[in-house]
Amino acid sequence: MFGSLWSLLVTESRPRIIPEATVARLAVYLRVLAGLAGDGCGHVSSGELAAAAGVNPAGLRKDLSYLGPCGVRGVGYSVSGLRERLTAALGGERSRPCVLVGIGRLGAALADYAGFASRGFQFVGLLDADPERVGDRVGGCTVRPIADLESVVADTEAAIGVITTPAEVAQSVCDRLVAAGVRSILNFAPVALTVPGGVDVRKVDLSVELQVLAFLDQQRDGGRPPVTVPVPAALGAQR
Amino acid sequence: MFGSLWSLLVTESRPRIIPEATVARLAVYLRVLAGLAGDGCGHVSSGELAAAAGVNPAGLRKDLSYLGPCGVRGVGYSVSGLRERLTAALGGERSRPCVLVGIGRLGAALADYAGFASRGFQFVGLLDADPERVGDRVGGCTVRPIADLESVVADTEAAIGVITTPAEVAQSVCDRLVAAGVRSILNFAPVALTVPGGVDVRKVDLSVELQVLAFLDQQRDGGRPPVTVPVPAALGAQR
DNA sequence: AACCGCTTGTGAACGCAGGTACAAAGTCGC
DNA sequence: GCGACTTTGTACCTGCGTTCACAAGCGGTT
Repeated sequence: MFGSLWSLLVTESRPRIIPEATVARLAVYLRVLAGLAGDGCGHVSSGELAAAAGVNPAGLRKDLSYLGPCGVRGVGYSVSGLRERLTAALGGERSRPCVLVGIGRLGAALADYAGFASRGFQFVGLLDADPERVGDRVGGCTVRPIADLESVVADTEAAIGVITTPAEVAQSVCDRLVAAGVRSILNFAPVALTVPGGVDVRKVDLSVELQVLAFLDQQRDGGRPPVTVPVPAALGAQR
Repeated sequence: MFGSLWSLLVTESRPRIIPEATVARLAVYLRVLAGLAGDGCGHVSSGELAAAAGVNPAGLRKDLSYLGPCGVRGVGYSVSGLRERLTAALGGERSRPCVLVGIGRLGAALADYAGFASRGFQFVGLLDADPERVGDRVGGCTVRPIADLESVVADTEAAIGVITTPAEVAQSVCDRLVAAGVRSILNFAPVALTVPGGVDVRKVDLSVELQVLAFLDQQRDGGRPPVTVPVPAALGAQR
């Protein structure tokens, strides 16, 4: 509807609108490139990159085309050039302050996960409701009481909030984060958060992942014979 | 290939083939229902469930329709009845043995995450390459050396493998799991695993999630107004 | 017993993502 | 300098997922 009109206006100034699925893959490409940069190779073809990233070569080229032409025909993509292009598209290399609420086992694991820091995500605030945990040092940061949420967000200008609390309190924590100015939330609690417009939420639901695998597993070998496999003649998959 | 032939046979006995996206949501509905079962209410409407799960009511009804008619028109869905239906569809309540490779902070967090056990997923094998960690007890299970991988999988008949190792060794661990008989893998390592046909892999990439949020954040405030928000009159919904 | 309102279940349209195939373009070899 | 090969970038198509809208069905009420 307005999409076509929009693109007319935007095509020149801004490259294009990038689908969210593509953005997620761009991040993957960037990491693959980081591994490749160590090697001497100065160029990669879409086929090589796609194989390393586990996607279709044509899809990869389409993804990259959202950034405008960034390869050389007949040669491939410059590793360093593409890295710069991707980092720029994904928001630069500037350090992005994050606050993490709920320092349980999962929260602690995320707090000192090296993969975040290397991509510019830095946890500048760790918050927990349990007085026992307050004062602990996790991943180079000290756990503070949940009451400090608003001041921590304000002081650090954190734009991203990560919620690893129990499900019951996730919504209230979310509300406080949003009120404090956080506009991007990564939610590990198994609830659907409701947020006002202009706030982005991404949900990671670990038990759902396992449940999907269990379903696929069950679906694969049908009725799952109770003891040993009798192989009852033909009919293959009964249910 | 055989898919079409399959559906021909199955169409009558079993409703249909269930899309993977739907399966993921069914798991969510099941958890929401578990919370509702505590309350006295015997019935829920699609609207209530959808609101709690954060989805569209019509989509929820379509999802449930894959299980055949399971609601009563004019009333809604029986909470207990729907729970049974969903648990059956998702593979019953039987305990599903899982092995977890890589007992770092993240692995340890997953190993004693209560949300898994309550849904029937039980970690019967914890494996790590670090001799320092071998022998530790995490979540009611003892960490064993990675060399025991094959025997652990064989003894416990584990059907699901979870990989929380560093990226460099994830593929070799994956290969060994598959060779040992594991056919469902949940991968937290930031690499694309290649597996033979008949094996399902689901990937959880935490830094990609953050990176997508960072992109949306940057995209939202475009040129990033340096100091205060000007609020440029109308323009209503920007995106 | 019949009506009314509410809720389910489903058919159709829309939009989006992924895959295929081909044309444009640039480099390497001769 | 020219031709052939390689690789990108893109247009088209197909299939999936999601949403809208409506008919069918059931309970409560009079």
